[in-house]
Amino acid sequence: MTTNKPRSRGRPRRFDPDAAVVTAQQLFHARGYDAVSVADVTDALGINPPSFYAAFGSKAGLYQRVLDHWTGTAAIPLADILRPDVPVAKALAAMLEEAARRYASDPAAGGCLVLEGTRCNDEGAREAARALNLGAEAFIRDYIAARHPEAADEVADFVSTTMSGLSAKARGGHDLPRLLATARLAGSALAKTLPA
Amino acid sequence: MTTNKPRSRGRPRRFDPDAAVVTAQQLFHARGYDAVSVADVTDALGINPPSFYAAFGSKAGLYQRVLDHWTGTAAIPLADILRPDVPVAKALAAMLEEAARRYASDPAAGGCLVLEGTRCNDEGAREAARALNLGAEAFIRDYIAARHPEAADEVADFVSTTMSGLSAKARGGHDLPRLLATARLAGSALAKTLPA
DNA sequence: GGTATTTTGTAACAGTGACTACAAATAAAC
DNA sequence: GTTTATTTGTAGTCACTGTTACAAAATACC
Repeated sequence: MTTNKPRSRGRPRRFDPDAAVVTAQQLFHARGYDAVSVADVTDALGINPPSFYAAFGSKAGLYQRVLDHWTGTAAIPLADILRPDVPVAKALAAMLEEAARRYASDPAAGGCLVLEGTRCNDEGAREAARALNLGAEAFIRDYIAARHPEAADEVADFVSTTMSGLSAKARGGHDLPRLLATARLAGSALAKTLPA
Repeated sequence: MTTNKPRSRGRPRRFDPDAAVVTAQQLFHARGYDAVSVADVTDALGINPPSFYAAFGSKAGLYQRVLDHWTGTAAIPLADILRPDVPVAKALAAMLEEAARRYASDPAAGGCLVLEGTRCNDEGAREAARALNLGAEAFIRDYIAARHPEAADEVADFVSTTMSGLSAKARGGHDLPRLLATARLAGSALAKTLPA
């Protein structure tokens, strides 16, 4: 159920902020935080700067809302993939493959929105993306540690590094088959390190 | 032997362009191409914009000279590491470890200058870095193909992806032990795929 | 010394970045 | 219909960005 807006007084706004967040997410994902200007966003939305700032406060504020929306819709469902009833190595391999699929799914927006966001030149936006990423990495590490405590740190780093590499390569033009093959090769390395 | 300058007429320049390239390399490596402004460079060199543009033509021109200098001094010596008398898997593992060491060597400038350059927002600089990177990847692929032609593409992609990930993680704060452990884990995966 | 040549410092240029002051416009509440 | 609250469009602000015009300064050649 979408939260009904507590009908306000005054002039009604001529655009839907939630839809605007979706549009902004596409822009940020396709070009990266730095390369998207506020003017790009307002042009895409057909609004003027004051409307933008009334709704989102700042460019970084919009980015926060994009990250929030992304978390609820486009993030890899780690809790579904990293299941307790599956061998850890197998679950992590499935996660890498899923990452490959998502990073290549939109040819106009390669890579992971969050991982790419951790590399931008605005401190606020960068730290917001980093915080999200650190949370995901901690989740992965904890999942490994539950059954392989001695290898958790190393394996978690390896998996995170591979995902960063996959995102970078997706951005650099690698298509689904290449990303998938790379993810599978990385995944096969886990079977040896983490015996079922 | 350093090429002696054909002593010119006119006012002498008050700075050494070669030394300037080294300074610029540090700046670009530490902050990335986009985040370094021409004003940053001229301030660091203690010169004014006209001197800068007389010597380098443009910001992208300086970056080209930085890349050239880097190729001759700071690039991983692939030809020395990828030797014909060593098992391919072993040589690639050594390359990954060397990458980890270099990416972590300067805490103020994490990651690979070129790999990070391939992600900047200036098309000219980005393509220059990409060209350099593609050359290195081709070298690696050819090295693998000489003895493992059927696995060359996949393994080359895996290795390149891992290096991109290592560079990203170095930039993100991973220190030498973590990068090295990740590189070794990735390297161990190669031994299985590429039997000696 | 005079002239040609090159680099210097000063001071801009045009363009773009994120962001905002302000008054007209539009709606609900009274 | 008047008031009150809110968003709108216009037109800016200010701090940068990469880059350059121009004249003074400093050297080599004659």
